[in-house]
Amino acid sequence: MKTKERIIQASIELFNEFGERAITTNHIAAHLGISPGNLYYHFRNKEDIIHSVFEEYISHMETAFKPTEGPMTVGKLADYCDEAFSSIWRFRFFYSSLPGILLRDHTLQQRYLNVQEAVSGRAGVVLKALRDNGVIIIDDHAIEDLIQLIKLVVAFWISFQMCQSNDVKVEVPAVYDGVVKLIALVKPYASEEAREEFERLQQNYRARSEL
Amino acid sequence: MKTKERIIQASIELFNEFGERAITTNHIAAHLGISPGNLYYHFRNKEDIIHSVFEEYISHMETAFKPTEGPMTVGKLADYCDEAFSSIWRFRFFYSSLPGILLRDHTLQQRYLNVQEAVSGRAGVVLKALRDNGVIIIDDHAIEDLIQLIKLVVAFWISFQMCQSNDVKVEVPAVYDGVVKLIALVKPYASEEAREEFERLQQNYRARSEL
Amino acid sequence: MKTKERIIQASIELFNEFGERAITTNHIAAHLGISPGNLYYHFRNKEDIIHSVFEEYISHMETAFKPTEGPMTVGKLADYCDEAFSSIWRFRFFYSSLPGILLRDHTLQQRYLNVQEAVSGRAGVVLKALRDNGVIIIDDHAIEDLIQLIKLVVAFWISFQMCQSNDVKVEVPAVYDGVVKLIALVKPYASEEAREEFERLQQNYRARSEL
Amino acid sequence: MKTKERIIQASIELFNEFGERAITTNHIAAHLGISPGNLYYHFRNKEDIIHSVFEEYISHMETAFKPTEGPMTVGKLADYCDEAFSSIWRFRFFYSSLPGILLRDHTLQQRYLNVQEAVSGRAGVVLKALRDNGVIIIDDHAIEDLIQLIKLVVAFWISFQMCQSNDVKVEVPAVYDGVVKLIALVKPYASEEAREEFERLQQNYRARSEL
DNA sequence: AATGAATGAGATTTCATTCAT
DNA sequence: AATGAATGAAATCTCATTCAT
Repeated sequence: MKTKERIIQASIELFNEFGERAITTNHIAAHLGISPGNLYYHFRNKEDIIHSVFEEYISHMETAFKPTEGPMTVGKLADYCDEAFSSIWRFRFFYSSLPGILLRDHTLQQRYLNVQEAVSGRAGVVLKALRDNGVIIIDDHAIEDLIQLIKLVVAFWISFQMCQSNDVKVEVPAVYDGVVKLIALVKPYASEEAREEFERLQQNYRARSEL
Repeated sequence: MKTKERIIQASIELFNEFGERAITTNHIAAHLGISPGNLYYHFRNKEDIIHSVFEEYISHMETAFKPTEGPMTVGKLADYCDEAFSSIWRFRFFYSSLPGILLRDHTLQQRYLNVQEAVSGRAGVVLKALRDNGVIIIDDHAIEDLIQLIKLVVAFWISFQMCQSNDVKVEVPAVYDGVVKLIALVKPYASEEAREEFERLQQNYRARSEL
Repeated sequence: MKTKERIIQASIELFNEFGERAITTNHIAAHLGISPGNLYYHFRNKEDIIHSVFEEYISHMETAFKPTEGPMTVGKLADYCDEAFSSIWRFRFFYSSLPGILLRDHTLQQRYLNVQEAVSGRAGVVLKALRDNGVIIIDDHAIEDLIQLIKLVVAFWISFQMCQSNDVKVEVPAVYDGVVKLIALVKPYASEEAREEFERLQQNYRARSEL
Repeated sequence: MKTKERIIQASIELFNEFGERAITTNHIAAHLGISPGNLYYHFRNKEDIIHSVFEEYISHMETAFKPTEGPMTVGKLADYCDEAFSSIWRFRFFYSSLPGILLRDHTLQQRYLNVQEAVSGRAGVVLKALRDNGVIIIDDHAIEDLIQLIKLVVAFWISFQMCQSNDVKVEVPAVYDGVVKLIALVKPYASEEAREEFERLQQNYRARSEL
């Protein structure tokens, strides 16, 4: 792997473990066993590194959430959840530092807003498809609230976990617990016929979260 | 007001407006027109200030969420929401800095966990009382998930707002929108008879959030 | 002397001896036996120090070149020269770094232009008074060129000296030689009656410059 | 053109535009589209580049100021001025960085002194020839002062211009204005018969300086 | 000749904290 | 209680220079 790429990956790791603010450019360089000067040969400054990390986040999001063909089912919803959480897991530092990062970088703020817009749109499409297929029963107003709640849970579940446990490190099972909560958000709107399936799906993730 | 108290209040204000990491002890002293030396006469260090702020947060929580007498109604639930959001509003910096702060201060981490435990307990009591009074229909499993979701929304609504808008400052109406989402979380569990009332309550907050 | 003032004076000394670009904030602090942090307690940054030095230069100029009463004579011209050169001597670093400093600091550039404007104005007044008193014979066009030449000699005499000698340090006598050259600029315009006096004045400075 | 030569030419251009201190070896390499390593293949270090630039300056001076045949006239003086200013224009960065460069490089300092010596000698020859031809009337003492003044104006006119205007870039007309001032230095010594010619010459350059 | 990644010293600046008064 | 000058560690960043290829 090229040094530039190694810097990005190391940054993600370190940011995830210690938080973005706590990690200095010197930390990153030392972690990789390279000189600070070399780091600045590849990136203009720390912001520049964060931007690159953000680019990677964007691609992740875009590949993860491309619309799929065929009828919308509870199973597909689960796939979406899976994707969402793998993104979050990989960039969990990002979510727990979001306000700080976006506050001081307006370029990122704007790009993030655009991504969020897209995500909201797709979530709306998915939920309406579920409704049209009789999987959930829900009015338009409630859909809007639900979209927002889903986004909030996705964005801050990890932060929430970090605050709830005395383990500094959040582990993968905690992420599955997030999926359980996501399903819990939608389940009350399940139609008679679909309820069973929601239940099964949730049990599935709950089991994985308790390993 | 004593200097010590003034330092705490000024810190809360400044942390709320600019974020905890961005505010130095010198900023706080300058804001109050006192010397940095004097600040360190009253507090051992910056962490010590944050601890005091945290104490205040704890008392807020404790007075806000003490159990009330009489039967549990939707109206009382609304009161709880009101209290929750006034807490959040007053200490909003805290919520958007929670992971960072708790990560580097294990004493606070522990105290926060205790508070959360208590909050979860009370929320459980409230929800079960609502169920016993026939206001909501919900099984025990779902209650547990719901409690977690409520806590997550309460803790990170402000952060979520900060990330969603390009306004740096989050204003009071945005907080009311959070109450709307909180009610949206519980509403799907409403009994036939209570649904109307949930609707009215939500409309009420929605109106206030759109000012 | 207060630390702030000591920093300014030390900066002038060091800048004069080694050039402004070669002197770092660490050098200044080390020279004074204070910590770099302390230096930054008194000044926001290096630019800020240079600004303060510039302020001192401005006051020097203003007190040195205030118009005097009574008829204009060759003797008074000599006084003016004296003043000019004491300014230059004290801030000689400044003159030999002028293009560099003004290039990167537009505030200083503007202030410098204003001072130069004032200096040109006064020089014009003095030269015209000398003409009115029959000391020199010169037309208006030539006066304008002469003013520019005088300013150039004043501003760059030290730089010129630094380039002409293999001594790194320019000493006081070299400055007197500058006065000799200044007088040489005006002397060819001397009237029959005044010539003698110019000659005497120049001899006077030439003697001092050869010590 | 060979790479080595291209480096020298690019350095002169960049130094002229941004000042020697502001231009790093990386800037030069990037400007030429070559690697920093390649630059260091051709030159031991930055100083080495400056030395080469200096060599070029020396040759310029030597070809420009070689003594000409035939009687010395005001026209020839003008030619000399022309040459002087084309040198200055081409190496203008050099003049405005002279004190800094010579201060830290004693080899250059010495070579510069030798060149100056030669220039002074030739200027003396020219002025004396002008005197012998009855173009100017001037005593030996005044000639020495005049030589120094001419050298000062030549060396620092560009720097002076850079300090006098808020334009960062000095343009060619400003250089012509320098020739006007050079002539103004000699004109007062003009003989009755030559005065007219000086006047014409100066007008000529003044016109060009005002374009 | 040339590349370009890498180095390392050092410059500027920040900030929590101390300490004499 | 309070002042405010002072400290020192560390963070960000720059740049001349080297070196393996």
